Amino acid sequence: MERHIFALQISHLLGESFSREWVYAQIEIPKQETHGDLAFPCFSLAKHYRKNPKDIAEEISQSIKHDVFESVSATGGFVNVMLNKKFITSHTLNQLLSEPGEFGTHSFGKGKKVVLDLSAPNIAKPFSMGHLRSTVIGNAVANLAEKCGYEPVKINYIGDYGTQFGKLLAAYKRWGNPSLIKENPLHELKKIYVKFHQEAEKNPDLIEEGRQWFRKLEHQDEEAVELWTWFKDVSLIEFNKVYQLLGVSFDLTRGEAYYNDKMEATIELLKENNLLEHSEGAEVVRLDEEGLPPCLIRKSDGTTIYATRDLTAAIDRYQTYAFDESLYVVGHEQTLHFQQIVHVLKKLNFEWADRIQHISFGMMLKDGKKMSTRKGKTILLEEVLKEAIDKARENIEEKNPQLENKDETARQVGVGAVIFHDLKHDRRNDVEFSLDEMLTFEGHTAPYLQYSYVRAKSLLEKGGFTSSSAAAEIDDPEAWSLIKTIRAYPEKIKMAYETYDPSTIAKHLLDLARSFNQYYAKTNIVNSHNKNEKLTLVYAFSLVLKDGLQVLGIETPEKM
RNA sequence: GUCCCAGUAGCUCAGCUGGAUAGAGCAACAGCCUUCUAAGCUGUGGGUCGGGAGUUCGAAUCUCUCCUGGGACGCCA
Repeated sequence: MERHIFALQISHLLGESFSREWVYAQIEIPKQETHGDLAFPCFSLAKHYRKNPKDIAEEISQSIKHDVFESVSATGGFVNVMLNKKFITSHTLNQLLSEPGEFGTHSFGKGKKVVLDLSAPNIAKPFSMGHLRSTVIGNAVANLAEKCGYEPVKINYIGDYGTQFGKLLAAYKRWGNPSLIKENPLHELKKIYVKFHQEAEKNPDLIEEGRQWFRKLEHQDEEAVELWTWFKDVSLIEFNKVYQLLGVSFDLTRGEAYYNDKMEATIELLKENNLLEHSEGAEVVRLDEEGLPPCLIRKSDGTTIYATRDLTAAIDRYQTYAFDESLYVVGHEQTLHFQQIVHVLKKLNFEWADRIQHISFGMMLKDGKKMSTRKGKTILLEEVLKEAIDKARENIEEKNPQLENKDETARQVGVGAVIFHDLKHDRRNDVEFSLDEMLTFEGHTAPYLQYSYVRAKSLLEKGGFTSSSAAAEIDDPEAWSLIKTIRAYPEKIKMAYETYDPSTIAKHLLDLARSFNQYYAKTNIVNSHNKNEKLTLVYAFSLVLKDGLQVLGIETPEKM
């Protein structure tokens, strides 16, 4: 609001040479708080007016006047504005308290549907740290979509098919031990899968054995299907444990195998459009015009490949949901694959192909290198979560032994720490895996945020605050930074969705909590003369922080 | 070899639609619990923003080039 007013007044002064949009975009928030709350740089105006930027800033600042501005000054070519703290404060708090559920929401997604492809673990492979990224980023993006008015549909597209299962079946036939697998399915299956790849280096025949098993599977061989079903069932049980811990649910969980009998139709469609070509014994769609390598549709042994399945799934998905956006939350190593999928769909004249976006993210690295399941270098998410929860439990015993619900709180804190550690990094960047860092509960962490929330709740309880006693007028210079951070929250939600990057929210919540903790440190709240006003602010803070954590998929204990 | 991404404090990272003195967290050191949960707060030290060139009134931010690391590049997903 204040920014629009500022832009409007400036553009009014400048006349038609500079649009209001341009002025608005120029406005920035000064790094130094002492400079002001908003600033407009006049340097680019200097050439047009053939005047010193300082003089221009001076002139503009003379004419800026509005109730939301406390003072206007010109320093070094900038027009700096201090906001009317009282006005902005009551405006912000009234807005938040009148409809707490609406704060931070937007309506630009109203009536639109966004389908998200997330998590997508491979059965018979353990749920690794890599899948954590897709799961928590996808979940947070879905929450952001909802806050922006969209209807999100979360789809967990389980990797339950492909040559790798041929390998697994071959490995099982050689070294599998049914009773051990029943005891600890993912661990055992991972073991024989890793062993397969180790042995295959010495004995390349194994690879062919794996292919044969996959072919059997594709031809509905009874033994192959039976084993495959078994592996699938035990894997899903394990995955659900992880999802329950993480607090993530899906609107649809579907395996790739679902598309087995639908892929021929896709291949037919490609043929009808004269897109399919034979090449080196395989069938491909050429993408030379797009400057991309060909998209492989059918392998030389006649079996299908993931591109075929993804194309089929995409078509099916549009028919089912008629989505406005279709987001694939998948690691950036698959960038080329999704480019190919989109272009093949375009060649099929599906106008909705452009609504598909690959929301790529960086990999979890170990010592700067990719973690590979095949080499057994994966780190199991379940183990990490367990350690985090144990650590949280230790902290509780040490810091607050009287706490009720210790187990529940430890779970919320431990799991929150792991999720936040992932989400605070820019989506696109690789993340160096560090158990120590994940188990840190100080500084830029979820426990820090949760602790800040708990502190706020404790104040509200001690001060006997109820939402009906809220007072939106507060005159406290120390509170200004906190109020501004609360006020910025809705804009951050919008930005986070537009860039599909939850880290925007993660970082903002850290700012928010820091502002609160600084306020907490230097202000007496419960025993002050204007206790109710201050508690209103504390309450507002707690609402926003909790909302933000919810968006990230992190729970907030009331006490810890 | 080609294409894509990254290189900022000892470590992990923000900042990148160009703007005023480059910021946090961790680690180190020094303080603060007779004010509300110290999982907190305050302060100190720590930087050729990978190197070089260019565009600009102004570059960590844009362009080019080189170096380094990572990823992708048809029968894995």
